[in-house]
Amino acid sequence: MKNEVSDYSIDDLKKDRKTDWSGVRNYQARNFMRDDMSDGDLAFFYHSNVDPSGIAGIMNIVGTAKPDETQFQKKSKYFDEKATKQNPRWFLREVQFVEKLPRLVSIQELREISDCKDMMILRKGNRLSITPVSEKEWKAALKASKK
DNA sequence: GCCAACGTTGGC
DNA sequence: GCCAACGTTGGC
Repeated sequence: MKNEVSDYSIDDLKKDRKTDWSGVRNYQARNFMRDDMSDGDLAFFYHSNVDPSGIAGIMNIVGTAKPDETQFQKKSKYFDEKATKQNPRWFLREVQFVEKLPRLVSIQELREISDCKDMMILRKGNRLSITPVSEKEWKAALKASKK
């Protein structure tokens, strides 16, 4: 799960312990988040738009997918006039802080790990903020953070 | 700050 | 329903 550091970082989550992962406004990313996650799943917190960008920490998915309330808030930059309470368009997950990695695993490093080379986040032109990670990829990336 | 990639919008 | 124009993302 990717976020701009200047907006919200792993350190913010460490402080807050829990947060709603709101503001996802891409259908594919929404589907991954709404349909392919389960209560208790682990997720990487990826820092984007920073030097270096990469995996900064681990979090825990809490509960089920819920409507993202910002879609109903006229003043929010995430407001969506076509979304209704009866038929919400955008969803979020609550996430809980698990740990900050001992060391950030940068995108350059990820590209060099053979077990991670197929990660969706590494694909050229990828802009999805939520992407799946396989068990193999998870283990290899985590191992790299402990080197 | 540049720009490739790609999602979205809207005229037709 | 096509597709040009436009906007956004995010690595570099």
